[in-house]
Amino acid sequence: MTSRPESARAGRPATMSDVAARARVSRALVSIVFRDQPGASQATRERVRQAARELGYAPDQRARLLSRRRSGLLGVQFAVEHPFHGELVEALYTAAEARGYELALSAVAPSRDEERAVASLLAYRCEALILLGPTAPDGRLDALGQQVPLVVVARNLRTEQAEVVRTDDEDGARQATQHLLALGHTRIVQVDGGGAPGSAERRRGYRAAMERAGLATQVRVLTGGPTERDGLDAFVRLAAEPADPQGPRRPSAVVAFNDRCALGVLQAATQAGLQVPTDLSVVGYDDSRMATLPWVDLTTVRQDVAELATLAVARAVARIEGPPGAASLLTPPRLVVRGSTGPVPRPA
Amino acid sequence: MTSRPESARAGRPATMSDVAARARVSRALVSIVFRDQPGASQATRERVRQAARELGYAPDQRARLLSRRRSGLLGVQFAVEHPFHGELVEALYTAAEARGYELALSAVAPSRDEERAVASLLAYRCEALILLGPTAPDGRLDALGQQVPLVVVARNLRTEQAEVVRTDDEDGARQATQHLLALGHTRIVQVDGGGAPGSAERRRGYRAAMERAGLATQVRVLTGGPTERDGLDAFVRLAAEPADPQGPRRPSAVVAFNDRCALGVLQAATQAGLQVPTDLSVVGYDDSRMATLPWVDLTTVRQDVAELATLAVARAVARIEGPPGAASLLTPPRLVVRGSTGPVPRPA
DNA sequence: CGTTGTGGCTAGAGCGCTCTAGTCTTCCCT
DNA sequence: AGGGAAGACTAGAGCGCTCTAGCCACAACG
Repeated sequence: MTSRPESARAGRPATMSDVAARARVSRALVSIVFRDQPGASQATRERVRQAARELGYAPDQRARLLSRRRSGLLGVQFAVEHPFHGELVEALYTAAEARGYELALSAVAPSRDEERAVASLLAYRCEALILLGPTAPDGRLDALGQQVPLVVVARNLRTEQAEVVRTDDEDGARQATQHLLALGHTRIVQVDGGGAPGSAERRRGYRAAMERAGLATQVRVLTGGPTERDGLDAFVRLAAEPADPQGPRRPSAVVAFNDRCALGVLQAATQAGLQVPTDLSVVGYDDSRMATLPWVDLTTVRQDVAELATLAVARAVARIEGPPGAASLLTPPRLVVRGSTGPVPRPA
Repeated sequence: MTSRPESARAGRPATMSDVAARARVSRALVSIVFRDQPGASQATRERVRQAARELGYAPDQRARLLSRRRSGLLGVQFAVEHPFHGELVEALYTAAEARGYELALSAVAPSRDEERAVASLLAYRCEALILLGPTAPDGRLDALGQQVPLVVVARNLRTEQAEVVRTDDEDGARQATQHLLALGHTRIVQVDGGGAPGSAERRRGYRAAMERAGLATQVRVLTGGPTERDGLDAFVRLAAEPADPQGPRRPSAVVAFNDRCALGVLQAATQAGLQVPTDLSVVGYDDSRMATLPWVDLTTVRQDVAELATLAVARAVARIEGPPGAASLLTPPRLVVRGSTGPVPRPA
């Protein structure tokens, strides 16, 4: 960055004309130099850059975007409250840069809904939109996809109008369940994500693993959600059920929708006097920072953030440059085994 | 948002001219209507809006910014990994909107340093920069402040070149310490933030409270940091000290730099077999989401995010509109008492 | 010697808006 | 009837860039 403009020239920042005048060349030449285009001698380039430095000049992005045939912008919608989105944003920056695009960020927050976020991105004439875990209805996304090249990340969507990039959640849930099965568990319940993106897939994965193990009758899905509260409530409800001597015994393992949900389950279990993993094994999803904390030490399923970001940008670019050939790309998840899972407890 | 452009007019989005033509008015009129300026009859407004709707028109922000005398943009630099920044960003959106400004977001991440984030903001010709907890050296911020109206949030900085908006951390730490004193604790140690912004202030607050209570000799600050690891390590080190029969007994309470640090302390204490708050009281700082989790239930100090955001925007606007009259604004923090603090344990 | 490149450079027309300085009505007040 | 004044609307000049066309000087080629 320029460190200090020598001439604050009437308060306004220096323009290309200022640089051109000082370097005694045309404005076009300055443009050529700053875009690293052929058409200027080495000596002139140096002269222009020097003049720019002296004036503290940096090209005006607004003008640049306006006059360029293409804006070179990728609009990213993310939820400010979601650490996972934060990781994605970072990875998107590097992925976009590698392909010569810039990112325009627009946050979603309780007080700022997706419509507003998208409208603002569209107003900047982004060439494509990358939405992280959007909650808008399918129809809305479909319509949006007709308007602008669209990539939906971490959410399933069946449409020709958008690219979908997500982790293979079904596989992830399957891996989590199989891990528990391998430890000898049979009474495994799932606390699902309610209406959160990915819920249906993770339910399917859990169910598939159970059925494959011949435990179809043991399948049990509790309604949960993406927050600690959801996990806690679900487990409290479970624990409150009257113990039926003839009925099935209490579950020995829980597959939670995500790490936050798993934390809620852990809390409820602890309050109910259960030891983890001695009395109960718990698996989360996301491998968030909290999962790695020593006293949480949660077995979980890791999504490949860098891969998701790279794919998202690649698909966005493909949609921008080529005809809309919608694809749905799945990234493989990876089980991370930690201390919250252990062998099935012996019946007392 | 417009739901579906009736005419995708050669692939390119509709412009003001398209709308003007369709509504049979001049471009200027369309501009007036979209800026909600006086100078158009009610009937015409409706006609223009209708035409725009039919064309799926939305003003091009790039052109808007360029031609407007002022960009109306507030550039915000935030760290993608920091939940606290997320909260601030949300609050900034509403605060900025209330004063007629828009936000331009630029993220800082391990792979994207502050220089890049700032450069990108500057390229958009933001009228002011709001930096959330910047880690750049004072000199750099000072220089930046000479270049553009600058507001530094949640970081202390002694300069005329920038506005500083932060929580009164000294007071916060004082409140935390006084709370423990009121509960009867005397052996209170602080695990500080190492070099993190706010460390010095919080140390002062702790020290002041102790001295005021006549416990100057009991003051003890352990080097910590802003992460769980830091808190954990600090407490482990403390616990590892040989018990000196003549020396002071073990502390009965800890004032941690922030919630993450406090969590580390909690972890270490639990592993050492201590019950919280029976054997040890712990206070955090930030009132983060984790502090509110039932099984953490951390007594902590809450920063007024909305107030910080409002002040930050107000100061930014003041700097933009008026002469640089640098101010350093302190927001009062508030102690939130939860379950991690209790009366001083009776000597066994 | 004319022709054809070619490297280095410039003129000038946009990009899609905003905004100042009008013009043209119509209405109101003496 | 004349003289504003207000309201509705338009022309056109920017804003700071990019980019196409084209100019000029010089070299290489036949």
